[in-house]
Amino acid sequence: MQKKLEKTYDPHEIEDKIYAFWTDGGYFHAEADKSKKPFTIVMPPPNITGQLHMGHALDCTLQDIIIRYKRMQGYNALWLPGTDHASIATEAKIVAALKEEGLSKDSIGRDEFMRRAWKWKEKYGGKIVSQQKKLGSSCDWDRLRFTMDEGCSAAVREVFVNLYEKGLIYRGERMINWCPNCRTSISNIEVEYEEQQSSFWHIRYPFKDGSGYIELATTRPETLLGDVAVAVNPEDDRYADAVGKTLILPLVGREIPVIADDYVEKDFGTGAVKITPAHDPNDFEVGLRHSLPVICVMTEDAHITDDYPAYAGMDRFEARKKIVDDLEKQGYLIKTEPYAHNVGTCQRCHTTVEPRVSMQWFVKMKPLAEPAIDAVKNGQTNFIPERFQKIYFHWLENIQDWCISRQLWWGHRVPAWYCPECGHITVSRTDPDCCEKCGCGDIVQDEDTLDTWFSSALWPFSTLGWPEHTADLDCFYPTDTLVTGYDIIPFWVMRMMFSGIEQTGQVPFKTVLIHGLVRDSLGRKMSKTLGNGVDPLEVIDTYGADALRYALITGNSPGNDMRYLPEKTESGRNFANKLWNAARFAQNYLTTDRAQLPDKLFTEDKWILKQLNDTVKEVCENLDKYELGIAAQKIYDFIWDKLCDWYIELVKPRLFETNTDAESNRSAQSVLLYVLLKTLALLHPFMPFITEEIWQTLPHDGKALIVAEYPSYDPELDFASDSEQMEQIMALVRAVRQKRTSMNVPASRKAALFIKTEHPQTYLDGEAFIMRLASASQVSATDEDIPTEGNAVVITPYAKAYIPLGELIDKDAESQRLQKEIARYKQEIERIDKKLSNVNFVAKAPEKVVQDERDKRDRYAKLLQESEEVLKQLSSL
RNA sequence: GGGAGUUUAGCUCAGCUGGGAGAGCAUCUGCCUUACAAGCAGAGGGUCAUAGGUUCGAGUCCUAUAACUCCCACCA
Repeated sequence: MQKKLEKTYDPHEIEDKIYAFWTDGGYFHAEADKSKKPFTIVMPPPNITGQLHMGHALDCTLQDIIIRYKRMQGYNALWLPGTDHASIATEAKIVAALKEEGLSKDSIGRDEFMRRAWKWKEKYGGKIVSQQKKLGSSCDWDRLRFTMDEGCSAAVREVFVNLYEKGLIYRGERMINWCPNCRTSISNIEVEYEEQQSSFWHIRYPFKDGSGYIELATTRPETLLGDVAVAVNPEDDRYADAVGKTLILPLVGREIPVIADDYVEKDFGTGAVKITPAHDPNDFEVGLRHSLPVICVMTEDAHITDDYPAYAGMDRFEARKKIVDDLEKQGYLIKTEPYAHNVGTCQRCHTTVEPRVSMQWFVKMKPLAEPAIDAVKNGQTNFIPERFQKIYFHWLENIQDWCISRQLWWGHRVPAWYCPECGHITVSRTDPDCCEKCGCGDIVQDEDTLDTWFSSALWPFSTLGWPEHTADLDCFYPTDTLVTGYDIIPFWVMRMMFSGIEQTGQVPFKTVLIHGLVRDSLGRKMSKTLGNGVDPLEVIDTYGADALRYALITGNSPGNDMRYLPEKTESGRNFANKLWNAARFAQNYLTTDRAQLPDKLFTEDKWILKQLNDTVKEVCENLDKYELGIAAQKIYDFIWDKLCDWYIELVKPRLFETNTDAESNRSAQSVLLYVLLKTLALLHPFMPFITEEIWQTLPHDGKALIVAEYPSYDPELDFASDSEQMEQIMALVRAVRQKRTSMNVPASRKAALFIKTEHPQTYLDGEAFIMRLASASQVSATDEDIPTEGNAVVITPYAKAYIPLGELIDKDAESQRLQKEIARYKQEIERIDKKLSNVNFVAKAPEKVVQDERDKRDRYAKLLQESEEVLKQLSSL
């Protein structure tokens, strides 16, 4: 299937074609097979409402690199994809869509709502999947899962009942965070705090007996309607007499006591706090301690209830204004101070949350958290970078019970049924017909659904067939690596950990690879409101998926946020093109289909093979340590600097000469092909499309690069001394080029080159290279002195070369340059001498370090001596 | 209030377990050299935030300080 490559790399057609080639070949699919070592990644399921953004692109790229690497290493590699029903986010979208039609949840009813939600899921749920494919994600699409599919739902049901039976799930009336817009409870971690400018209102609460008043301050005057006490610190002398007395609540007229409680800080505000158990979590606790009533003054959507006619039906902020107004009119308002404080908002819609007492389901967290902490402490699961385990520990060690019920319809319905006769709650794995206690048949199921994260928490095993004992579960669980952003450690990683340990007895994954956020070029978070988001699909369209992948994983370190700069992708695109052209060049001269190394290797062959081999070794080490960016950078350097800038230039003479020396020509072809194929394999996990495409056009064994063997270090290819020779020639070439450039001599103007060296043969062997690469018209090398009159002199640590450019030399400029160099050499030698004369250094530093310094000194000394000589000659002219 | 991260070239950032700083982009010079101008060959540019300490040796380890960022808690 060989064919010619186009002049510039055009990712468009190729990427789609290659992706189809992979899926047609079934290369992404993994079967449970215990004869092969498994390697498993479960994909963090994106929301079905979601669009692919840069964060996903990064996340997917990291996972794809790892899974492709493992697959090529011969593992039974499974990357399991899926999507999340995202209850609250999806429900909000559907509610919004209904609203456009003039409908509401209540008007269409639960069944119709669910029908529409599923339709929505069918319509949009596949979108993100197709976007991920554009990136090149090699997941096993045959196994695509959904958090609300049958299997995942069965797992949710099993876990709920299991935890209920163990007493780890309970139902209770508690203070929870309520979003008046989403009209549901949300868990503590779904509350985001924002600093807001507000006021601190000082209000007087008069004593009933007319003996004055207590001044207190509040940021939420509207909750005054629900006040049931005023609290002071028991140690506070100012209020010692007041405790036990009765106050009249302004505007309402309710009689409320003054109580003493440690919760109140003497030094803050006025030292007196109004207590509203129904609308503040701290006040709720105080209320419990003092057996105070709980008076709720707001409806589910945060409007004042009908119990307060003056404010009934008013939104909480409207009521706030009116109440402050009324307090002022009636003389209760003492003063208003500007005040900045943090306000809790709903993660989803950023509406200010309202603390609210209500009946909810909770998971008791303490017993679950402890084994999850231990599993990381004893190394069963590791975080990369390690510092993120601190975040993990912090959350688990300070964990509160998890409110899991949501007053939503889209999600897993709470599997609890209530008996109207005896009040018993039947919690069951299968839908019950009657109350398990009294047999009453009129039981009704709980209306609520579960927090989305309850099902996500089971993802690593629910997707593999749990609670059934499937072959998949047996083979692929526990999974190996979880890749995700640090922002969802508490939402997801932590919950998967304790759920996995509790339900399967094993940690769900061995390694957690944490990455940072992708920010815009100014370092801001990408967001819809700012409109600064960069669409990965547009980037792919412009530069290609490989270029984007390259840009996302290089130039940043694990766990750190990164800025997305288009130039980075551009440089990735250029790199792809560079590789493309290297392959195109090779293809022009390849007549062989032999990728085995020939028996006779030339110096430059050995040099590139050693370079390749060293790169392979380092890249594998980096990949094993999840240092993907470093690995990619090393491959880039190898391809660009070593392969393209040097090796291809070095073998050109051999490739061009087909008649004079057929053997040399053939071996050059074989080595070039060998190196190219290895290089493509090495780069494949990072830039899968272009590497597969090129590989397919070159002679190769096997069907596809995606399943070819990943290169590994080969001690046979460690040609140290030949490499050294090559490096010496290269050093000379560089020095000559530098000299010529400094004298403004164009490459087209060839000149003879006389080399004086202790090893003339090295340079005579390299004659062809030197002629081509250093613009030499002829090359001679000797170990005898050469007359230098009128020549430009080039010095390397291994040789001295003369270029007869006569009058072209600018004597003054040359002399200046030499003096500058001499100064530098002197400085270096001085530095090294200082070091070497230090007895402690020679005695304590490792031998190799000392020897390196000595060698370095010798080299500089030689350079210095030569340069000084040249300078002398120059000035004697 | 607690914790974490960052501070390295003009810009964006690498730099693994300490052995004298790198890349991409940008800048300057010269090149259409039969793969690539998305390219080639060169060049310039850094008291590695500051102050101490450990060490023969510190961008790298320790302490303190400053600035910026983030997370958590939150006194009504």
